[in-house]
Amino acid sequence: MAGGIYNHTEIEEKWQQVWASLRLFQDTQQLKAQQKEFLLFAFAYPSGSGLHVGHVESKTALDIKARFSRMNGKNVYFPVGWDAFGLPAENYAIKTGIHPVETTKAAINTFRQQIQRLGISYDWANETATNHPDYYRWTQWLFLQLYKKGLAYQGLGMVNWCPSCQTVLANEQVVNGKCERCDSLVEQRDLKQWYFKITEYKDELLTGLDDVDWPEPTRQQQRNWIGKAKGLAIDFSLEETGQKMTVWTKFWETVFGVTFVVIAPEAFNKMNLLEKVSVDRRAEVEKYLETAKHKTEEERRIGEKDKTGVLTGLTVINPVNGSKVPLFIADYVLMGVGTAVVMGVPAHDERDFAFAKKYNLPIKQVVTYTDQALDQAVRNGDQAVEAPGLLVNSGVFDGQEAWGDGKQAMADWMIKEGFADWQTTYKLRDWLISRQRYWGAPIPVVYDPEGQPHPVKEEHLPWVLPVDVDFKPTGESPLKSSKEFIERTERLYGVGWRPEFDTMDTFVDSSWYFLRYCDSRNKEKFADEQKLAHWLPVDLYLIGPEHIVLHLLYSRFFTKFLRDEGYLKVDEPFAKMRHQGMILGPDGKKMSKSKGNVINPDEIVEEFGADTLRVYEMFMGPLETDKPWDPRAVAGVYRFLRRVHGLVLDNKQQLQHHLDLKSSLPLQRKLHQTIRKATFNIPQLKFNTVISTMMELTNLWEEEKKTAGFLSNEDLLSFILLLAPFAPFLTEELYSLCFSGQEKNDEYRGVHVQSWPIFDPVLAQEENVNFAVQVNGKIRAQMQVEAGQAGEKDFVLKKAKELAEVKLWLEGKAIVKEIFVPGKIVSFVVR
RNA sequence: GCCGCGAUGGCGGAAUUGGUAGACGCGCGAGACUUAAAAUCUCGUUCUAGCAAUAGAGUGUGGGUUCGAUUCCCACCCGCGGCACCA
Repeated sequence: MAGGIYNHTEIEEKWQQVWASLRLFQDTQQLKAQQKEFLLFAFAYPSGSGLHVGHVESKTALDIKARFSRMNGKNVYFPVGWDAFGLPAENYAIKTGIHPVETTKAAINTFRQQIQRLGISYDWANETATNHPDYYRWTQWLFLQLYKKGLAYQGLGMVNWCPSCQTVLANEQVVNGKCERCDSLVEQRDLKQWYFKITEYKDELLTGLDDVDWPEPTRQQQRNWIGKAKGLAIDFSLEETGQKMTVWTKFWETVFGVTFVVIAPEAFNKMNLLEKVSVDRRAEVEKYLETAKHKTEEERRIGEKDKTGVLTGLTVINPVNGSKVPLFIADYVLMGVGTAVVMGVPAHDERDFAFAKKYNLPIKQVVTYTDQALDQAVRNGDQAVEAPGLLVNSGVFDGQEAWGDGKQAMADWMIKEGFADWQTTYKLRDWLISRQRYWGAPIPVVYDPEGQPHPVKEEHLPWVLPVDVDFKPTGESPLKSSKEFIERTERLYGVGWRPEFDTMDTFVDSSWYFLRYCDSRNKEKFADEQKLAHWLPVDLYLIGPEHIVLHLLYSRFFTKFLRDEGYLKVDEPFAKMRHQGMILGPDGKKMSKSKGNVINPDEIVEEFGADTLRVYEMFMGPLETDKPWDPRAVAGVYRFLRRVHGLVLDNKQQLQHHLDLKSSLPLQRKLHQTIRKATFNIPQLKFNTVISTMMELTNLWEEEKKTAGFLSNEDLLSFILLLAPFAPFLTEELYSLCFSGQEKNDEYRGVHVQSWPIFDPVLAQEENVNFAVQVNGKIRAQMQVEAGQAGEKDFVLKKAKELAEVKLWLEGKAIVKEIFVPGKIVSFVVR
């Protein structure tokens, strides 16, 4: 072959070194006049097992975007960093005794090498890691700012406790009553913990979703998580004391059907109602309250079908009709939803029905249904029905539509009468950030000898994580074992003072990193205001769907808070977001060591090179879908790159022999079509179709070559530039061989700082346009029309009718309708 | 149960968003080169019938709108993800 063989290893190792010594695309944080583009990849946890093929997909996708944007003259910032605190390193330390500082460092080094080997054009000069004191001093600073504004507070309450991880978990980290990380059953414990008051921003966290370019399902999921629901708070009253007993409901039109009222155990305690319970019932009520308190999440879940509760003996008065109904305590009523008091309407609510059956309570129908059998079932108390119907047994509202007009009328009436008002409830809870773990940022709080908390002074930041710590889990925070930590606290704050021994949830670290990226080496501030104003918001955030709820919500909360503090000018941190799918094993299942279907990117790089790995992963399918790995298709991509290598070098040789070589017309046309496709599809992250078009081009090139058809010097350059973002090593090699822009001691002039080629719409146009001719909706013929005449309706229709195949179908029929779509189709409707 | 997503050849996927379904790649079949194999190259490859031209069917299922539907509407089936005693 003309240009020798494609030695990917040699080429890639060579250029990796050249780029590194040139410091290509490093130190790119400076403000420039050009349009900025801030590209962000989800903060990665540097796990001990190294880079995964899934990482390669999203990093490559953003890298292509970064390179494309640079070639189009944008000032691109593409930083990298590590979400380096966290449980795996600590658990490993417990097992092996090796300090997390060591393992984390080693893991980061591995990741860095692997990523550099892939040719990802990250700005390593601004690399950050959350476990560095330079980083976490600002995590702690953020805590202090929240504390000052009362948005970081200490609360006593029931918390989720994982007995295996020996730590508290956020509600979000409990999955099906089990620990997200280790699958142990989660228990409830009463502990004093630090919270961030994210609920302060609940409404804005909701409305802000309207202003961002995110996938709609993601926004919907955030909305669901915040869980805003409008309902009516109706003031029932306690007969014994006259106290208000406000219930909350979305189905207030059934209020005439109330036969009992249920209160959550916690709400019952809060109202101090135990003393009002008669002596003979008190023991039983107390016992119920006590067991409810210690139920685990799992027990509550199992209890779903079997609703437990206890009769208080107290009586509640329904304001709409003065009827007196019993008050129950039951843990199926959740604290924090509405008023934590529920009206029991067993005829029209499944849960109330189950409860009424169990405790033998009356069932009162207040909605009738046209379906006779259904209506009978409700009347007999055999079934609860939650469906639209007509109101009955509801005083003046009888005959009005439940779920319709009657609903509105009833609300208006109750509000006017003064015993009800609108009340909105949210699912979103404050964010519990205390963790009884070692490998995290210490919470910057100290306690005076009386046990009162005080913030650590800002001049004492970073409030350094002590090193003399025993990791062994004891159920208490590992930091308690550090002598240095306590001595430091006493030295700085006085004898008898103690530090907070808990560390922060690692979500705190990883939910503001994009802000630090804007000015990652700043010693005075978390970031300079000017730089923040310049780089924010993030222009494109590529993130896995697993981070949709928590990380995004927290990041948005911090952004809004810091904006209110005057540090930021943006309301939303991530202007545009897209998700990458998962790369599955060749068996179509999620990759896992136990299934033995894990593909190691290092092996692919070794065998086929980083360019092949990159192009293959981009070629697999749409970025956002899950895609199985196909080992054989990798080889197909390798063949493509090898063919490119051969074609370009062959073409170069032709150019040397024929200095004024012009491109063959079909090849030139295809080239311009390819530029057009790439120019439009790369910004949309539709890489798979761009690659297939480039493959079509090389197929044609191969074909043209047989008849001495080649690309001109200029067109050959365009082709190499097109491929450059996808296969940076190979294209750099080809560029240097064909266009040798490399001169020693000179500025870098390689392929990656060239301008993106511009397509010529005239050159991209086909000579002839193909029309399909339909008769009664079926294609009966194909027809070529010169491009210039493809828009002329009469001409094209006439020509179509003259076709022999068409005549056959039109013969003896009357044409009822003629449809003409320029450049596409001609359609006759005949009878 | 609720919310969301998806379904196209043997496989991964294309289809300018109502205009020629199956681009590109993989696999498979046949052939060339070779002592042979690998590699490479050429041709073919949705299904059915036919030597063929061609005809018919076809984008999860059943209906609908339209000259024309993978695309829009209605009802369902299956798979995946999230939430779930939320009143």
